[in-house]
Amino acid sequence: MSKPKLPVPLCPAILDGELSRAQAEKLAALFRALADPARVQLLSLIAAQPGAKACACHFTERMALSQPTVSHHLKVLREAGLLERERRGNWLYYHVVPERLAIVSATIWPPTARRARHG
Amino acid sequence: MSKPKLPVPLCPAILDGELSRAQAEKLAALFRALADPARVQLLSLIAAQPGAKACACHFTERMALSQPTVSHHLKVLREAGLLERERRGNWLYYHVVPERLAIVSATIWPPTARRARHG
DNA sequence: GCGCAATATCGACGCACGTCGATGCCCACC
DNA sequence: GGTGGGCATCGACGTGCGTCGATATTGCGC
Repeated sequence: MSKPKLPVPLCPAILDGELSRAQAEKLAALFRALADPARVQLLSLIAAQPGAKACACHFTERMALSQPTVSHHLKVLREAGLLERERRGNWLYYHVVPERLAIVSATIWPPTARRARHG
Repeated sequence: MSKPKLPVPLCPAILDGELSRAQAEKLAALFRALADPARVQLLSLIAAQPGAKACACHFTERMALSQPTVSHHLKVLREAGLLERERRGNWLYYHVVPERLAIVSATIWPPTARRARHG
């Protein structure tokens, strides 16, 4: 009951009509999670690990950021549904949630968007 | 010479390997342009107009924002390459740049990403 | 249960950004 | 060429957020 990670779109695609204020806020919140270079780099770093998982200790040294700062960014990404973590002993392993990224991608440029071109 | 709007990707996809700091900053800058509800709503509003174009005067009343604020958001979207404008007499008509949105979408979730799934 | 190691949380600081009123610029019209 | 309207720019204010050091929490091993 605590894992609402269904791949259900949060709102219509941007180009598929006028978005309500609430829909725009949901979308913007997701974009805001991606609006920091450190977080984008973290995502790519995690995705590049074998098995697409990585323990948090690995990031601090690679990113030239303090441990609290990395922890903060991981939390933001996790709260946006882009990241999940699991405990393995003392370490926490993070992995990307591809369904979530796919949703964001489709909201920006869905397959149905091509028919909406107006030249 | 002043319109570098070629549909060339700005960096590899997020999940296609470790992004450099510079690549992550380019991407984050693009996401930051989309990280405000007003700007997301503006995009959908412009795209929903007939011909996907609209004069700026139309937005101020619809968005409950002052005219300078709307102008500011339009500038941010334009500098991100997501919007372009053309003058028609006294009015400025804005239109979305679909190629730019397609690039952002593909960077988040490219067609090649599906093969990178690790279960 | 005690110490250690990995990570999260807290409080504070500084900067970036959204917002607005006032003002300037550009174009059409007379 | 003077006037009016549409839009951009400027300056200022308040808030949000990235960053860090210090501290708390959690789990492992002895």
